[in-house]
Amino acid sequence: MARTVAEKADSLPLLAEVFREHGYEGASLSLISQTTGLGKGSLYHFFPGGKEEMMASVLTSIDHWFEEEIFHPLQTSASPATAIEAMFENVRTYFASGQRVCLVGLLGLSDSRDRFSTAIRTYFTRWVETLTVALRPGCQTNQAAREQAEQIVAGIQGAIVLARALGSPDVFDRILDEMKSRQHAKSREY
Amino acid sequence: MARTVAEKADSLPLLAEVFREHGYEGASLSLISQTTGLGKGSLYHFFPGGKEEMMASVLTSIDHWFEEEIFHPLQTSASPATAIEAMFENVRTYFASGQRVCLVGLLGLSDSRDRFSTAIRTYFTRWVETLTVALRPGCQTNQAAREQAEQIVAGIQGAIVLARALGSPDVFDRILDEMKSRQHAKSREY
DNA sequence: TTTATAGTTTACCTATCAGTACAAAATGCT
DNA sequence: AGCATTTTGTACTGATAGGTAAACTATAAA
Repeated sequence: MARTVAEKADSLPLLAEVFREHGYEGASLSLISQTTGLGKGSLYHFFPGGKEEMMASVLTSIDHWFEEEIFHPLQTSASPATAIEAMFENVRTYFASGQRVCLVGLLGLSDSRDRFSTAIRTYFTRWVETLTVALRPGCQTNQAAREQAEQIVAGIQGAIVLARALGSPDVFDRILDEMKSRQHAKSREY
Repeated sequence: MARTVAEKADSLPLLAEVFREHGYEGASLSLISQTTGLGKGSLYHFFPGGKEEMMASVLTSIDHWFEEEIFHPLQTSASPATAIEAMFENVRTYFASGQRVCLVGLLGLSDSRDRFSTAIRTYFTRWVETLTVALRPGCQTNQAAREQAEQIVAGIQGAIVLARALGSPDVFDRILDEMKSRQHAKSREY
């Protein structure tokens, strides 16, 4: 029983990577099988719900990661400005400077978005919300903080799109640096 | 002969819409056939290269649209600031406040990006380049103008991702307004 | 009115898709 | 050891994928 959970958990990162690289529809079961090293029998043993359950599990694991590494710090840090800087660096590493796609963002653009719409919505809602909390002290109004948060989250997603399209991690890094320094300047007004 | 060209041209917008909504892989031939009203035989008569040629034709037509409506004005306008504002409004309408996906951006994230990599790269390179030209007068250095251009193009793409994920055109409009007003403030420094 | 061409319909091809069934193995427990 | 459960490999299903072939219709110039 313990081994089951362990192997299922082990396969999640690989599963996530396949979905990131090929999308939901593009990730065929044979591709998944070959990437994870698990035969069809095993895959359907661990994920009786098939491909949809695989993706759902991946989304849950992504959610956990962001909750721990990004959202929680943003909400509870004694120094919001530092938490925001940490977020930028965390994100830069996580997305490999735009060489790694944001699976949730991709899913939102794709054909199968309706199937996972709540997970997608939750992910971005939570990101904007927690970032708003962290930005609040440096802003005049709640609304201003919220708009800045939207701007930043969109900036990150756009940086991924642009860097991927141009095949240039440098572009990603420049955009993130720009946003970071703008934030830094803002926090010094206080 | 004239009718052939006409009907092929007529089907391009429909074709583009199918690809936008379902992506390259998700747009099956039966879906394409049903959307355009053209049978498989007709489709392969107009596009002997199959699905790939259909997408290539769509990309070319998108390229033409952007060249005329966005890139050319940015490069030649007597008043760059006005051209930039016009770009924002054109883009807002074109992407229907984020309810319509950017096919090129989506393609860049997707599985089939390698197949159209040059078209994708050209599209974004050209956008950043021409926007840089328009931003140049309001910036200290060429590099600064270029970074601002990257920031804006990424911002637009990210606004699409975010607005789509949240199902909220308002978010798209707010992000565009923010970028527009930031640009406006900058141009008044002169 | 004949004839070449443009366009369309229909049937068919092979490959692959997600998913299922189930027996053969491993594995863990006593 | 023997037994029960978990885990896997294999072979299958029906549906659909992209693409092909050829017979057919419509058009319009010679």
